[in-house]
Amino acid sequence: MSTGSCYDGVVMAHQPIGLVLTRTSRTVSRAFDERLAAAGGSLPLWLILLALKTQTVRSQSDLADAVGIRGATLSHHLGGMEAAGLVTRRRDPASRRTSLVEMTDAGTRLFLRLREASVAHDKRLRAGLSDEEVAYLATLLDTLAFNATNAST
Amino acid sequence: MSTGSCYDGVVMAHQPIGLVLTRTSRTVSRAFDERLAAAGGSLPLWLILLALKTQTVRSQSDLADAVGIRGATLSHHLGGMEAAGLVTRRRDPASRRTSLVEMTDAGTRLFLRLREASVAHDKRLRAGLSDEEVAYLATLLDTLAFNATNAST
DNA sequence: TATTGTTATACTCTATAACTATA
DNA sequence: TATAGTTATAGAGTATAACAATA
Repeated sequence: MSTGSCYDGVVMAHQPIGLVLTRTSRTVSRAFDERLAAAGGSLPLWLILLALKTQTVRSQSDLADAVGIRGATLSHHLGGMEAAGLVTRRRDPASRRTSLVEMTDAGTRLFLRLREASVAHDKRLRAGLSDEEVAYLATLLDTLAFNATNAST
Repeated sequence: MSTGSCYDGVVMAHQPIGLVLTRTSRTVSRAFDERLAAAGGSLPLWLILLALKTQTVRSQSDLADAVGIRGATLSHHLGGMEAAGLVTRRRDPASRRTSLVEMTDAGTRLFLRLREASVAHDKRLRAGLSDEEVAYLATLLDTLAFNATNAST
């Protein structure tokens, strides 16, 4: 499918890169969601557990920032995760306003399953691509993310 | 941020490419959504209007496939679009089961505004990248999309 | 019977606004 | 007053299942 024809007067030899990214991401995310769901999780759960495991998170605000969602949205997810026994929340004795989120054993087990799904997903994605190509792709994507939030126009 | 440390025993020098793609897409999509909303639209609306304008769509099923959503989901959007006067639906005289979706003048005007937003978005995304780099990026993304749905593992 | 599309319903993710508790 | 987090509510997008109309 070519959309070039609709962009009258605009030099657009190929598909707009934003559209390609949107479509790719939609397809890839859907496949990833299915894998995460099969492993008993979801994308927000995976991102939250990953942030808890790999970052030194000082507060829920930090955690929300790390995941890229609002504090209220994080509360929503953490509520479900706490009810499911995946994390515990307790008030920081040093400052009872902030709460300390910790992974339970069950949370760790889910994390490991989701990590496995994530690794498998990634291995699959890399098929036919060299490490150099994947690394280059990552830098190009970083540039897009930067441009989306910082570039002028 | 490096997540390499959490992938014990897995050779993963850099971030998983799936995660990079997820984060990039989230950031870029959010920026695009804002632009489309400012122009009076949304991503599904844009994709539907784009498909109507650039493809020879024979039925709503075709249109849904082109956009990548279910028929019922498309009905949902078309309902709103018809109520907003952006499209009309009439039964195909040749086969009264299928319906013909057509853009109204108002729909065309919205299409043009969204196209403008899309072009601006794309121009912004390309900042600092050569045409060759963008083209290469597109082929890499195509590979990922293919791998997500076809590659074995 | 099979197909095209619609309607009813519900789920997930996200958000804003109002609120509580703490500093 | 300002900050950390929660709760209430809502909205967008998507989906499945049941349905109606047509072939």
